[in-house]
Amino acid sequence: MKATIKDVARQAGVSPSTVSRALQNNPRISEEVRLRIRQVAKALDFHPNQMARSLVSRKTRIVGVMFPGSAASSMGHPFYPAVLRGLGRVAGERGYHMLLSTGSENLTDAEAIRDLADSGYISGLLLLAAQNSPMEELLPSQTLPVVEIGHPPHGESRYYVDNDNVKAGYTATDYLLARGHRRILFLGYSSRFFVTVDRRKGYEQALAARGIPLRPEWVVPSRFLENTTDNELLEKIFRADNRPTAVVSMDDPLSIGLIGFLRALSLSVPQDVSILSFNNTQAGQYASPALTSVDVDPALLGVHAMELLLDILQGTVTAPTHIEVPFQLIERDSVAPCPVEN
Amino acid sequence: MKATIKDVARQAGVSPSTVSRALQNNPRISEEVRLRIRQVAKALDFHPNQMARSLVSRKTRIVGVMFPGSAASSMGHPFYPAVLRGLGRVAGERGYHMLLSTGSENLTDAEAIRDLADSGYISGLLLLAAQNSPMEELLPSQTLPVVEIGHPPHGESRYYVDNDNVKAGYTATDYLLARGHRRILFLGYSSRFFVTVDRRKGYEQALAARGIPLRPEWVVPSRFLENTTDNELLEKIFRADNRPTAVVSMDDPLSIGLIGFLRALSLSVPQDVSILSFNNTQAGQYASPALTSVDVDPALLGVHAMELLLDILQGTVTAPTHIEVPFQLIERDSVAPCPVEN
DNA sequence: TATCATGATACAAACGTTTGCACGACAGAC
DNA sequence: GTCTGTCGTGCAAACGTTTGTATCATGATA
Repeated sequence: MKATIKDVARQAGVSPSTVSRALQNNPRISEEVRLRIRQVAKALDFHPNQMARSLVSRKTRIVGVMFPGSAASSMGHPFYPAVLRGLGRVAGERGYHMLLSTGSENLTDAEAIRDLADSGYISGLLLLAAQNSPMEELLPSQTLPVVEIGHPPHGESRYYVDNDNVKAGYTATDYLLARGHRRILFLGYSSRFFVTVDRRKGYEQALAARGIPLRPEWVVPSRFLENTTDNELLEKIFRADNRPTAVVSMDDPLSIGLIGFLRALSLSVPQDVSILSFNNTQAGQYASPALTSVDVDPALLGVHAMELLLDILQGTVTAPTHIEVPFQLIERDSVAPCPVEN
Repeated sequence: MKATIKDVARQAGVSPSTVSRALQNNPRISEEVRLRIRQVAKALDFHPNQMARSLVSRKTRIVGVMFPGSAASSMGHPFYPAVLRGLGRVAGERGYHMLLSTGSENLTDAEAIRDLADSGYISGLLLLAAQNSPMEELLPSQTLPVVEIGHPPHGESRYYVDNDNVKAGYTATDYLLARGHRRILFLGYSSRFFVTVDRRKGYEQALAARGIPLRPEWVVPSRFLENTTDNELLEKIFRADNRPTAVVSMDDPLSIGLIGFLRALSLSVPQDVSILSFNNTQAGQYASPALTSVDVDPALLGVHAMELLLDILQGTVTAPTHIEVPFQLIERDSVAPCPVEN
């Protein structure tokens, strides 16, 4: 039988309310009594019953974590576990737990969120807003604090943490431009993923800054490798005379696939084509050539998101907040100076 | 303000206890009243307060999910998200939630488990027993139902689900033997991971069954690609005259690395060396050559594990149970008949 | 008609906390 | 020596359920 607060109270010779206050470090309790109570509590291996506690305080020490778009697919990418690790670290440190919702086949994201909120178990919600799903509408934000990772479409009045992906796209593109490349392809665009939308914006800005006209046909969608149509498209582009000399690729796995694809066309990386990748995964690190890749530090994203949410829950933060997490361009071997005259 | 059971009771003209029983489909409530109550509950968007419910019933609708060995690293592999997906699907269907513990840097696995158990939030625990950590000792199994995924060292009196990895190792090895290979290397062994221990056992049995002597130096550990020592070892093995003509590799990423490694030695797959891989990941599917790989169906592992745990919680299952999940050998392009006479 | 089972519902206690308020002791000010 | 303020502690109500037991019709039985 587990020890209750009454057991501790009896042992320590005080009332339950005093025990409760002592364990919460309420200043109304004298130092001496507090110490004695803590000692007894430890001796009895007392852990306050969270259910009872939550019942009256109307708060829990659990936050929901929602990975939209049937986490099934999403979780396959190392980005998500990394975010999760950041979240978990902070949660652990601050005595919180994470209730994970993996969007399932027979449930829409919105339903999953509602389910999570209605469960009554969570005090706040972390939302991976990778996709512009229609869930925006039915966020129970009125009643439940929500922090989003990745910026939402109408982020002005919200809590979220994100990289500056426009800047990242700009930086990546400019890195190639600075090495003489003028014919740069953008690989992995999807209007459903805000990160790619933003990075594309940066890509276009960087080109414009040097007066290089945009070729819309060189913004290639992401179903590459799973969709032969795209591959035919790509093949045509890279067989052409004035083919791209460099690629900004939205993801390491995509880049690795691209290397193999180019090799089949007798094009080698980086001699013929440079690749500037994103996400700096372990796979990219061990690829040959090792990928020059932008590290968006997903773990840090998680850390800041959880810290923000817990601050909100504890009342430290009240005004809508936006935290920007820095990225870093990691130089390896997949980018070389442009081999042709411009 | 959320509706409580009293609101429903008043609206329906009955007592709270009747509402409680009606919603639990207690047969003591007449059909007519039950229907009326359900209607009112729906109209008021009533959701029973889980805290209050748990406080008296001493049960929650949450199970803990623990990925040992600092999930940080582990979660990077697609195996774990896949398990998670299986777990999540069943949990969702049966109205349960998952509390995720990502072992953190400053916490041992054992501490993380204890933390999870002491939180009072969970009614059962799913444990990914991938490693033979010393946590075995302090499993709070007395008080908390535990289902393990992957078999524990002393599994006789436990609940767990697993593949038959001995058989899998045997099948994989025998597949190569049947194609004429006699010099087969085992790549990715680690005594810390039971799966590899078991598969090695199967590997040895398969060799023995054909009277082929085991070469201990051809059982190569797994830190390959992260550890140059291993690479030197491998290089020596593959430069030798009677080098292996085939490899049983414990993981797709490992196999992909191996392909590149062999290419650097001017050995091509599968012409010079066949590779039979494990885990059937997407990356392996898109590798060139596409990997012949054993699919251990991690999602199914998760499904069975969660079903078992929930059955235990609901009293359906009481005796220690072991569920075996079938595996499947997926044939692709990384295995060819042995090119040399034996 | 009185008695009894039967079925449906209500009553009230209990689960283990938190927290507003009351209380008593003690010190300093008058 | 009373009054007032401060400090430390206890009392009791409340949180929203579940569940054992009591209650009350109703119709069947004697």
